[in-house]
Amino acid sequence: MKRKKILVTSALPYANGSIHLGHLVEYVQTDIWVRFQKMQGHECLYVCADDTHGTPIMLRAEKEGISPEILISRVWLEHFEDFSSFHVNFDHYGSTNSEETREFACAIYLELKSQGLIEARTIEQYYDPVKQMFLPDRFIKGECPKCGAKDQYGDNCEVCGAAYTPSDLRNPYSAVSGAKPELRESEHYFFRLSDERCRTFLREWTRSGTLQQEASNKMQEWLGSDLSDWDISRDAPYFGFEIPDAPGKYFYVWLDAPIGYMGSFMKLCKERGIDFEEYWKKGSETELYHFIGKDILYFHALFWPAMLEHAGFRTPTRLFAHGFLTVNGEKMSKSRGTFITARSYAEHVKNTEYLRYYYASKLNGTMEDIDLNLEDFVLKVNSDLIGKYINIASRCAGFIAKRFDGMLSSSISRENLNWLEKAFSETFDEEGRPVDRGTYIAACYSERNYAKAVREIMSVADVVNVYINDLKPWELAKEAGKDEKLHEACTVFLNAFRKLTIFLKPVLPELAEKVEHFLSVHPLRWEDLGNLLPPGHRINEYSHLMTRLDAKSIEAMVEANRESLKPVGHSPARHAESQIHHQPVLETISIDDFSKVDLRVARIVKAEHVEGAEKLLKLTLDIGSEKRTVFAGIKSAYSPESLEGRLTVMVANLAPRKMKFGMSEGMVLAAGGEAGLFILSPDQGAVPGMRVK
RNA sequence: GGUGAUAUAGCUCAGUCGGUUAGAGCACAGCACUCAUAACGCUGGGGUCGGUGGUUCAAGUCCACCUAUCACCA
Repeated sequence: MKRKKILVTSALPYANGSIHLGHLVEYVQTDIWVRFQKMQGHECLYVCADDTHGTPIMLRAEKEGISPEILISRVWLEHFEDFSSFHVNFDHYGSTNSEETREFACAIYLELKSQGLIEARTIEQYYDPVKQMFLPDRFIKGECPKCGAKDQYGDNCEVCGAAYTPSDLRNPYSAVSGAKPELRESEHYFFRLSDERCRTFLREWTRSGTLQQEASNKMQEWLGSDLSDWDISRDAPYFGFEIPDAPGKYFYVWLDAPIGYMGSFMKLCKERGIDFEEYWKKGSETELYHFIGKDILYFHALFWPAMLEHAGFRTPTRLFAHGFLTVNGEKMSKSRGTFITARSYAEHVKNTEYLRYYYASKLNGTMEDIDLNLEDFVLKVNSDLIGKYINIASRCAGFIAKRFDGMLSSSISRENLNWLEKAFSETFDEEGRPVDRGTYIAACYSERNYAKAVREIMSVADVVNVYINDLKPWELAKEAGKDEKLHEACTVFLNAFRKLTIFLKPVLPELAEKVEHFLSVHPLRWEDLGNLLPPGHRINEYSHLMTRLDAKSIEAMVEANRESLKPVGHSPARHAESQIHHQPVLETISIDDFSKVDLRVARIVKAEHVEGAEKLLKLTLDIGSEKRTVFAGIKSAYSPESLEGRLTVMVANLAPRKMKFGMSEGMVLAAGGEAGLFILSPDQGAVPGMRVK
């Protein structure tokens, strides 16, 4: 086989926030793929880096009273350790805040500029006069221009779903200082994506097999309408790279993030004497793959290839987009304890390969979300890995040690060789044609359909266990004169175990190492499927390779991650121009102001879906003296059944409001944030109609 | 609101070009075994394939609409 040269990346995690199980889907997916390619004998290099720039980093460092550089170096170490603990094995893990990335960012910018693809334009943007800085959209809050809901972000309303720009907000305030922002003019630099050269190139590129089918469909949507130019500059103060010949202007974090792939790779090249050009020059014959989440497809399938193309570099061979992680079928939630950090998993569960295996058993190479069902996780890991796979070694290791002094038999009968051949080589492809099992599994890995590979591997483990039952080594052990048969049987099973280990090695690298030690063999490669353990080979004493996963450790982990009190910590967002900060307390009001609000305990007597409404539930509330109909934007957090009968608190004297679906006669109180949405409940004893004061 | 996806057994998922009685693993029940850190084997129950219409000799599969879930809308 031709030895390929492959460069692989995972998206850069943002240096504001910890690595959590959602991030790990991507890194585990990539790492498995890279390990598989390496086992195949290809030269496969895996680079990644922390994404370190932008307003959120700057503000967080300030809040902690340290420099951004100190903050990002601390987070870098934390991230790196987290990845290591999950056996994510980068060839180089860098930082976008590096000289190499700066040089590439500047060089690419200057080349685009010389091509006439950069344009300066004056725009109006909100400015925080107290903090003396321009505010990203997500740092401006105010009242929704459509429905009047308070404390909505600058881009869309979480209550009515309307989309708008920050200048549409009523009574806007800065989420940083609470000050009223002013509109100010500033000159920004734009990457002219609307240029005919970019459009022509992207139409072609996105259809040339570089994207998954679903991703390609998605791109057609974006490419169908006109592409607008991309704002790539931000004003000081900003933590990032200053734009050449534009003092006080910085590259937007999303410009230098993908360039960080190049910067990180350059570091690796310097370390190992690799030829950078060979991988990145236009027309390169090496392969370049980016693993990304579907949320950042936009950046990687439009801006990034257009930048590379017009700056004179090669474009990616393929983009591999994956879906998000849900836990127990729902979005990860801090209040439910399912927002689980990598560190917390490692502390509670210890064995990180369980999760690698579980993810592998779910990942199929599409953009569909995958679900981590915690109950299923425990059952699957225990039955597949311990019950089926490890059990094979455990079932015969004792005989080899006790009866044969750790030596394998010196020969294997034709019948048993045939069995091995059949079990490991014969399977059928989608069209029902016979194919080689190793080749089939390799193809599954290569297509990133690990779920299919795992199913196939486990079906072989089933076949092996049945054969052990057929040969009955425990009976052979009791019968006189059957020593040789017993010896041979166990040798066959251990050979089967070794082959299964080769299949699983990309997913379970640490376990594979333990097996290599147990069997006393060199690191297993894919081509070792073609041979057997040497006759008469001596193996090491068996010590249990993997213990069962105790559901209690999962419970403890969930409990430790549950935040009953609400402080909003780090947002999951990878790029935190979308991060949230604590809202400042609003201006002081008098007791009289407050007493104008008539809050009542209410019983939800009926809750129903509203046809055509995405976020609303129609509630019928009993407040003792009367019944009220209220439309509440809580559909995302509550099912109607879960609400009926329970008590809550409502604003009883709110002016009725006509909505698309009918009149809303009040409002139920709910707390909301990144962690979810929570309606209030009175303590026991309260009855409908009581006034809340 | 627009767009892209998803919906199959209690759970997690396969299901090829439309083609016999819809599959697997786990869970559950029964049997059996005792080599294996209770693991393995055999047998079994369990499904209106989200809903409604349509195309077709034939629909889990194709089409339309609806519902629910997820995401994106720079």
